[in-house]
Amino acid sequence: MNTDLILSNICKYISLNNEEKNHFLSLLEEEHIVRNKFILRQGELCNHINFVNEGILRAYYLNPDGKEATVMFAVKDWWITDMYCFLNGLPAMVNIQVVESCEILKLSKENLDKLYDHIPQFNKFFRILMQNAYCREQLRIIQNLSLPAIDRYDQFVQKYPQIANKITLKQTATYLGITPEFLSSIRGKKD
Amino acid sequence: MNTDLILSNICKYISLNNEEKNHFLSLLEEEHIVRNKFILRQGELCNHINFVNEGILRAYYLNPDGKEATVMFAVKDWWITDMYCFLNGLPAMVNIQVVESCEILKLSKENLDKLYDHIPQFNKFFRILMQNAYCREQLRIIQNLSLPAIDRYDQFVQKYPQIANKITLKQTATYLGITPEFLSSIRGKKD
DNA sequence: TTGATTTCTTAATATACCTTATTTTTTTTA
DNA sequence: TAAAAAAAATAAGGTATATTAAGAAATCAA
Repeated sequence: MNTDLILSNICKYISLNNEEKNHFLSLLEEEHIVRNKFILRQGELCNHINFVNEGILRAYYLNPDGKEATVMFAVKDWWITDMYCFLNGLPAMVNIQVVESCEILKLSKENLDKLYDHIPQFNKFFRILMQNAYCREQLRIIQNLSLPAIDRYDQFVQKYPQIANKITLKQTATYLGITPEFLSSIRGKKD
Repeated sequence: MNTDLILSNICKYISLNNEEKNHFLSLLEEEHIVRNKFILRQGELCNHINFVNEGILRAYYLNPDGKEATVMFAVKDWWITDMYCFLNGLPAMVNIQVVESCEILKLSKENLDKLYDHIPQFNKFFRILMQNAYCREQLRIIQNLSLPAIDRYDQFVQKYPQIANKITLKQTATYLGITPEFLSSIRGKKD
């Protein structure tokens, strides 16, 4: 199991001794999933939070009339899950799909709760993780409310070039909240 | 200082002994502010996180052409700040305005950091606070991306009736990301 | 390599939402 | 209580974005 990345991700914010590192690593499961498979589907119980060692994933909500809304992407060194349903043991509201074949490290809710008991420092780690996630989402809301589509597109490409280059037009459009046709026309006008 | 509400807010998630409670309370400053005043303005350093004992506040971003985007409201028993700027010691991106005269308890960044050192349990408390905030924002994004204005309005009224009843048309509209005129016409059609 | 499928582009028409302006209603102030 | 100010309603015309549909380009399967 490739553990360097996740350990350095965690040790950015907290310090662990070797025993703690090993205990933490013992709670993880590695999984490899190929493109277009799903690691979570709407309605299934969401039991894991996932760290991305390699590849790209996308979380999206599919509404009753078949329209998609992309909630987030995750690349190497990011965490992804349906947070609300993970925390509350509820059926997932979103699908998480593999955009580019990936290796993930999965941590179950059960093991996470054990981890908090065993190494309380992880409360600090996840506090910071949640702070960052919250601030990102808040900024996205401000932009969704105050910028037209073309500016949101520019911001997205500028902020996440490594994602923007690897996803389809349609995936980009559903992240921005516009149709693929309209995004195509925006791109066309930019030459 | 009225401390019942904030203590019960915290003790929903962690248990404190009397000494810890007193230490925590000693770090707070009480403030009363009347309607239409600001507790934070764009560009000022954002040094405090604020707990609402009474009243209503609104955080909004004012963009360069004078358009407002309401980021959040806070009522009794909620916390409010410009989280990103508070955490990073940066000039605020948003204004926080008093919608209904309020009593708040302010905790400075400096004191919060002391608190984490002194009572590490507060990492758990703020972890949970940030989790809830993140999940709320994520749900809001899904709704902004997938619902037309009229449905977002219905959801808002249904989810936050205590807020929706007390704020102006314009404040509601800038939360939903539409113009007051358009919200007015939505309301008109609902009779 | 070829056909089959998916993705992207283009364009015409349609609609949700915006802008501006005016009037009416409500709230604030004196 | 009246006057002034602010907020809300209404309406006409405009724009950003959606919808539908068709063809072009890219990707995939065999």
